[in-house]
Amino acid sequence: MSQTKTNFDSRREAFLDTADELFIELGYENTSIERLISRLGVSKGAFYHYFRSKSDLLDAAIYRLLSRYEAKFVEIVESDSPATKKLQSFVNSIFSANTADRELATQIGDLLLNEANAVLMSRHRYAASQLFVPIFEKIIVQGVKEGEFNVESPSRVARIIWDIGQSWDENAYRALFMTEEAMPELNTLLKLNNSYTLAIERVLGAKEGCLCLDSKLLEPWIETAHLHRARNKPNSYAMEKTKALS
Amino acid sequence: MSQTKTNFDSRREAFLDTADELFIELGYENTSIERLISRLGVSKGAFYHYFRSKSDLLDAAIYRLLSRYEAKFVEIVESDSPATKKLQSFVNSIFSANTADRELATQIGDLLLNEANAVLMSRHRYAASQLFVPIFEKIIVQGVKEGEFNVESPSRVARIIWDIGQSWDENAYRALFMTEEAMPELNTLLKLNNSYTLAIERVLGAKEGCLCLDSKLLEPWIETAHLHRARNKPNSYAMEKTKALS
DNA sequence: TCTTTACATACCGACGGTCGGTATGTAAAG
DNA sequence: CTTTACATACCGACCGTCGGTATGTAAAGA
Repeated sequence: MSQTKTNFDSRREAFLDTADELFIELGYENTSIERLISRLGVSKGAFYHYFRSKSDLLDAAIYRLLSRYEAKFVEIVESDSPATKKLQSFVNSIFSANTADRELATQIGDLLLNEANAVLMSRHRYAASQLFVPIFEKIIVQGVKEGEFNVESPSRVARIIWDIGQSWDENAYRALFMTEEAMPELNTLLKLNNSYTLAIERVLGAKEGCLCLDSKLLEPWIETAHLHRARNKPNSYAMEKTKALS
Repeated sequence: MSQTKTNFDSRREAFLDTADELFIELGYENTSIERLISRLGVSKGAFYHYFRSKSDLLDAAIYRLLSRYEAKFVEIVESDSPATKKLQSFVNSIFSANTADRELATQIGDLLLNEANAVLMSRHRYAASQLFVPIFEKIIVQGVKEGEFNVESPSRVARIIWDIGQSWDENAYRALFMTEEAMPELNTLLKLNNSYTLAIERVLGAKEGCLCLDSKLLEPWIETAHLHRARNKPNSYAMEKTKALS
């Protein structure tokens, strides 16, 4: 029983691994079931044995992706630090990534900004907020108790801060990797981050500068961005979009 | 020449009118060209005479939608009022809608939150921000000159404020119209709006309360929401999503 | 001035190919 | 003898293409 269950799960993982590859390469919409199974060398029946639909595959992929991050964030929240420190850790943990993680992050970024992943993105946004906003709320409640934050509704502010964070992500990614933007410079990125940290501090009613970022963490991202730009063709979706409303 | 051009445009408008209907009824992805042309009583050739692709139709529909709003917002920005007043007008103009406009807004809301419109939504978000962020920036620059706002980078803050506004929209819509949420009460909506106006004031470095909202404008929305909920079936997309990560 | 030629516009409907999904197997494992 | 783990064949919906036609309309020639 548990043996078969394990086998079942590991076969599913194999599908998910290949799906991740293809979603990054082609985008969710452009990834056909046929292509997926042909890369795996299995039949359509096999796929529909493990997944009820293409949409089910997407949900599983998103769930797996989010699970990987959840543990890390819960760990920060349940640690024994002041709220401001937790917030700092949270933000820094996003920027402090080794080379491999940065590669992965650029891929996920590509994935989220590719129009062929609009459905993926929408589900991911929703699921991520469901998962992380309550975690954020805990930090805020703690910060208010400690007298560092000043908000009247932690839950609503958590939502707002989270959405500011989404905006931050998106704009940092655009500045770094979108080929229409000018080649990214450290200074640009620093200013962008300062704007966002300041905004978040203000919304939290926290002391200015309390959410300080280690600026040394940004330098490797510039490198990664230059590599990424050299390697990739212009993002055809973005090109198309800028033309769309001409 | 100009005659034929006019005819061409008016024929296109007819396609767009029907497309709007169908996008609201079924969603973009579920609207097939066949269905569109059968409702219009024309052939496929006719459609592809006026539009290069289904995607082209979507762009045209979005462009038309945004154009309708642009004029109104430009008018506010170019009026002769202090920046805080302009911001108030901007926000109030969204909430002060007559019955028909509220109907339209709920439809657009349905449209934006329906997964079958994920691509539509992603393009709409992008195009809207391209259009409106620069307008917002002007207000902020003015507010800084008038000593009412305190920001170091109007352009970046404009982007942040705009994204907070997107978050506001989405959450207000959810509170009002998503059937999983509790039946909307005036007080809930008031609190939500206060949280967002406060957040925006803080990010702008403006005086607390300067972005005051006319709370009387909210009451009709509650009514519209109750009507909408009575009329519509549960939003199947949202239901699906909540199950997705069970 | 009248007609013919040449080309543009507006539209028709059949068809190809792709894709998500289903129905029906079947061989091995338990 | 049933359940699991696949394989194969097929369906229907869909987008976009293509060869065609009907209706102009503007310029060239008689």
